[in-house]
Amino acid sequence: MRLFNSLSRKIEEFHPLDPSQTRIYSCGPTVYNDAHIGNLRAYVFTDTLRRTLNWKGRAVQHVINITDVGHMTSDQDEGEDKMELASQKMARDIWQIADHFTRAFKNDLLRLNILRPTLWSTATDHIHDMIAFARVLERAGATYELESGLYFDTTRVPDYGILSLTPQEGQTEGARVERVEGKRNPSDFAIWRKSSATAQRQMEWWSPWGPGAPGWHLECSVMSMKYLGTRFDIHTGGIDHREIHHCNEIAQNQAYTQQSHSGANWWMHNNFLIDRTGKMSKSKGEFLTLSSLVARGIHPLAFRLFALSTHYRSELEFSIDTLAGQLIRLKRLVGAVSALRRKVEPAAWMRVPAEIGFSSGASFSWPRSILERDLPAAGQTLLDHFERELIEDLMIPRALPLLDETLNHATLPPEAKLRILASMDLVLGLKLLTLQRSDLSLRPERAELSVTEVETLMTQRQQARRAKDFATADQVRNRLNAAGVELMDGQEPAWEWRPILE
RNA sequence: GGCCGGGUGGCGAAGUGGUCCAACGCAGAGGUCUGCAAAACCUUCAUUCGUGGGUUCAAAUCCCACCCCGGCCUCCA
Repeated sequence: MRLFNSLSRKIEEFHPLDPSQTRIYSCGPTVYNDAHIGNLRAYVFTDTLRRTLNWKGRAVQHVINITDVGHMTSDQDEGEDKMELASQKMARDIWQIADHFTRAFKNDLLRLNILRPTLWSTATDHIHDMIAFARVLERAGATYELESGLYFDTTRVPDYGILSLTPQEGQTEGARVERVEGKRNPSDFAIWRKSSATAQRQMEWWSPWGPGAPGWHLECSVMSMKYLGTRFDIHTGGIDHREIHHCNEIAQNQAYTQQSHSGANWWMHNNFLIDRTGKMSKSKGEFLTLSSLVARGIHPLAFRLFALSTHYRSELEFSIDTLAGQLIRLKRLVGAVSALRRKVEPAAWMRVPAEIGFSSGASFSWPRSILERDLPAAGQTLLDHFERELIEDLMIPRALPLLDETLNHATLPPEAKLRILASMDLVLGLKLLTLQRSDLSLRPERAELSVTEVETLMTQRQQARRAKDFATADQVRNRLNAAGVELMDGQEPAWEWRPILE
């Protein structure tokens, strides 16, 4: 299997350090707000990576962190932090804020059918680990203390910034954030931020440098090492982390281990989901969440399919129409699978798609062996092709058409098609075999009719049709159409909600 | 300002020298089915790859210039 490595900016043959288990660390969210759909793209990517490794027979140890320590808010209000700000806005304790948005985040992942990591690791559970780590950095002479905190001296490690390809001379200190007085080098960053004498933070801890909070980059070095060791296989994150956050993490790792190795063999970054006005940004205020899509009647898995339709290293242009198109596509896929199911007797293998959700990182060898047992040669060919796309840096956009190829195959028996699709879906996570078309029709929050009202009108229309009173039947249909309901006479389901796209 | 990445049909998006003179999905068009409509299914849909030059037997794919877009420059997936 070949994966793009941001360290070399090349696709390289992947070999895990430990053949029995691949160790992955994924940078998680800061939980001061709902995740926007751009954030969520990162976890669809991570999940696809993990599922692909599992599909290829590798077990994974996957850690995702939760950043529940607030960091600075924005260019404007230096000194405030996002967690504190959210706390004030919502008039709630900062710990409640963290808890609330952590739950919301995990719920989003659940709705997107993102497999849970082997371990969730939360920053505030590791403050003392961070202090211990920082002291090692201090003893190694990699830090210096200022009025505002303990800083990392980036000249103390070899090749600082290799990940970014950005020459230090090109950096303009303070281009976006106010400069810190006394820093030795523009690229130096905070290891520990001291609380100001005047304002106590809700979240602060006593440390060798006084009360304060850890620098943002520290937690990832500390938690990845704690659970995955000083060397592990893959570290993932959004592309915005490539230039700063991950460079700083690497610097910390190097200073801590006294080695030039970055810590992870592979650094992988997903590109942004963008809209016409630029990247989706939490700090700019308005942004789309998964819940806001659901409120419009768009199923979360339509977003998953949307995210899968583009290679993870390409920018993905957001449009609600394209998203709605993916919902249609998903409905057609699910409908086609249901049609096949009606031709096939229930069988033991059908339990597999639902049971995969229990996985916390195990290889998919067992489920695949059940699904792919004694497939006809044509079926094996399709899966071979599927695999060729996966192992070339996760070419999911090229793998997706194989779903249609399988469904439309001229000679494969229905049961074989279903098992092939089930195996592919172990990677794609679209719930193709467990979902009904009706599951994908969500009532928009703003819909003017209730389900009961729709059902009543549907009955009226059917009675009118049976009585050949087509004027009444059409009248009811128009009424339903106007209320955002699509009719599909003689189908199962007989009607669906139309998503709201304006 | 510095650095990185990108501009492919109405939209999203594969493809980075010939076996693809451009996959796939959505939309559109025609058809089957249907009281009508929808759903479903079938067929169809870029002589062209931001613009202008160049290299080559051969370029969307390489080179140069220009235009436009996105990212990073210590909050961000």
